[in-house]
Amino acid sequence: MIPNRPFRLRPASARDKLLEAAVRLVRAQGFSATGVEQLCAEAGVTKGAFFHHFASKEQLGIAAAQYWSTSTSEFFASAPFHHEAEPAARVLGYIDLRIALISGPAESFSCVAGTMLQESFASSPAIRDACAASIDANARALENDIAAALAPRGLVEPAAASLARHIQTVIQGAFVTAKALPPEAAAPAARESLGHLRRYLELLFTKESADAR
Amino acid sequence: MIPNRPFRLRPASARDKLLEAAVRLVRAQGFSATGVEQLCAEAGVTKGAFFHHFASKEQLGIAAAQYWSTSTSEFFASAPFHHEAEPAARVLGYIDLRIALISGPAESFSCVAGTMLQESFASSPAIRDACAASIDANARALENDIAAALAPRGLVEPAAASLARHIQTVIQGAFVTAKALPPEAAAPAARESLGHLRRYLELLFTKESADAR
DNA sequence: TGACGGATACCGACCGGTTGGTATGGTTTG
DNA sequence: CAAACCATACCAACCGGTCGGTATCCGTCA
Repeated sequence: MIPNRPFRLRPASARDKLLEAAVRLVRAQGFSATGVEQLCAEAGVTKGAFFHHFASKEQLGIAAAQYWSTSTSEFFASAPFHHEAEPAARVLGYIDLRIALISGPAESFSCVAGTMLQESFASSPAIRDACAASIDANARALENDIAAALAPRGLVEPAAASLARHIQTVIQGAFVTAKALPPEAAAPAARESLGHLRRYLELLFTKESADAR
Repeated sequence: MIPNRPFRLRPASARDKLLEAAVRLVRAQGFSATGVEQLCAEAGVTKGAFFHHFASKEQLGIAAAQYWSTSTSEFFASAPFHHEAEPAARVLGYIDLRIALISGPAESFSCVAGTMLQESFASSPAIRDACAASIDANARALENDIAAALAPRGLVEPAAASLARHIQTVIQGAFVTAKALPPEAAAPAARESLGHLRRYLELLFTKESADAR
């Protein structure tokens, strides 16, 4: 059985190449500013291939958001910070990893989901939902560790879910404001904001059971 | 002098009406998704008027960003929180005001500069710079109060400028992630993130001179 | 084994509507 | 009157999407 499956080294179907191209171009230019022909050129594919795999540009947008979501989820799920013993260390390890991932110009570390979300939250509910799911997944992946880190301190006010969403909020905000700076200054500024976020978490985690408000 | 200036109630030159329309539509749909004709329709003006006042759609984008920048700057400059005695109270007063401004659906409280920045930071340097100037102005307006609030605590690590930018980062991030939620949940979630930011500032301002790291 | 067939993947010329932009003429205002 | 202001008609380019056609793989059956 299973006859000689030939070497399919980098077959990289047109579909995959288009999704990769979409990630690059959307990061740099946004979704609606990126044309179908430009997508094809970047992917080294023709328009025929595009509409063979995607019924419309919007469908590609949805697929790109899902592709992005699974890629990033798998990456963070398999990151080493999960092996930390203390929940608080795992949360801070996540932040440190995100900080470490920020380098180069803004378009090389920004988030596809956040970018597309902002553009199409009114024009395309389907894309909007796909992007929202991506961000939501990132937040949910942190909830348990955050709850475990907060519980022994007797903190009740910052709920774990709320704090998890706040972390994603700061990350998204860092990507936005980074785009306001010259390329060399973008990454350092984004890292600095995540540093503030890290300090906030440290303060929360090390605080005694006084309980906020 | 000053002859009988007739009641110019809502003369609202076509230019102003177009800028107002741009603010509304860009907030809801983004810049490149908003067409010139749609802009004119929203403003109750024809295309002739549009291109009489603006040489191109991009020029309108620049003007809209500047219009937004001066509007918001003036608004915050004249806000009552400046009369607080303590610098820390002024900073927290700013945050409280921003929280109070968040209500309704996302498109009614989001930031024009942040939205346009994300779309056009690659395609149009001119728009990008105008948006960046707006965000930068908001950050700079806080620097003095932040520095004054930090100094007596003996804190050196979170520089005032860095913290001022971080505040804008969280605000922008809150606008982005708010768009991932259903309209009723958008404003509460955004307020919650600013609440986390407020708590961070409180912790910084009330900390003894131990100095972070 | 090789001829057939159908399914999948892909190509690239073409189309029709939309869009940013223009030309021109009329109206208001100082 | 002249200049600023605005309306209407129009245009050329672009862009998402279509369509007929080709290439290649794979299972089937004689």
